[in-house]
Amino acid sequence: MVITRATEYAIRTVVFLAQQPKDEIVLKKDICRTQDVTPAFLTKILQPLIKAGIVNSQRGVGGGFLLAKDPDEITLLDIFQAEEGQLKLNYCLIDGDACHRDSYCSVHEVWHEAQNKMIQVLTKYNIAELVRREKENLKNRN
Amino acid sequence: MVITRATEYAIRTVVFLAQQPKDEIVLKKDICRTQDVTPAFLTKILQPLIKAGIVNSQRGVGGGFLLAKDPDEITLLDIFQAEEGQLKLNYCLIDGDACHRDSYCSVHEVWHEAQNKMIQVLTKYNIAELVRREKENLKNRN
DNA sequence: ACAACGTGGTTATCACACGAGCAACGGAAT
DNA sequence: ATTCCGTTGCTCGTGTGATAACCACGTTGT
Repeated sequence: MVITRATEYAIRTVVFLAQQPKDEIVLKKDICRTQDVTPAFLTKILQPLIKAGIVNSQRGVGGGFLLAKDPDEITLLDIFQAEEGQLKLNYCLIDGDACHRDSYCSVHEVWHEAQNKMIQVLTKYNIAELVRREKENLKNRN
Repeated sequence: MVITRATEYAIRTVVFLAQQPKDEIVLKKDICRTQDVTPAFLTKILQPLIKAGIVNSQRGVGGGFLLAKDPDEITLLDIFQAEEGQLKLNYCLIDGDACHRDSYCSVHEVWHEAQNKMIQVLTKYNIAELVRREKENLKNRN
């Protein structure tokens, strides 16, 4: 019952990319240096983000990574699902593969509610908002 | 990001115990038969519930298990925490062991909010309520 | 053209921890 | 002695976190 490191790093990465000037291409090693991830692991983490259309990549000299969408169109849920797939709190919540206790089990409904609440929170915040808040937080520290 | 089978079975077990006449002692094998769990695994699952003061056990002839509290004093969160320990969505949410990005990281706040929402849902429902609902659901099926 | 170089992409592999489950033995109550 | 539960240790499979080798592509200099 805990998110993976991959998801954590993926979020950091996207936030970092959003903090760069728009359309600026960022080197992998720059992401690694600033976000405390190893290049090999980051490579693995970035692929799902690219496949999900959140990040674009560019090969060759001068290549690197950049956001594929506006930061205010990327939610935390998008990143989470890119890395971990559909969010589900219990196996009985997978669509189609309903357990046979489904029709009467009252706990099922509770998992559903808890899961929806989580999804709601993760959808509420987009990356633009998070960047704005982080800036605010850093200002208030000094 | 999914609850363990142990937690699932533990909840089933407590709900089942709550459905029995008050203070009735239930045999392990009867729990197994009705809840689709093997005795060996159930043994493992019951221990945390006993240590958490949710279930009582009685050895010897005529022994078995029964609830240690009123069903309306047992929440889903109690059972969850008995089996899985403190609920946490990310490592950075463990008290005391704060990550160094804590003071400015805006994602941290989001995890906190999501986690609180989940805890809120799991606290809202006690076992008595779930038993009542299940009865209702079964009635409506026919 | 084309070769060299600098990037990311793909795939295989590894150690380790954890989840899920099993079984044997020990201990208490009757 | 019997019938229960309690404790412990084990297996086995899967997923996480991480590394590395090699491949494919773009750019740039000649």
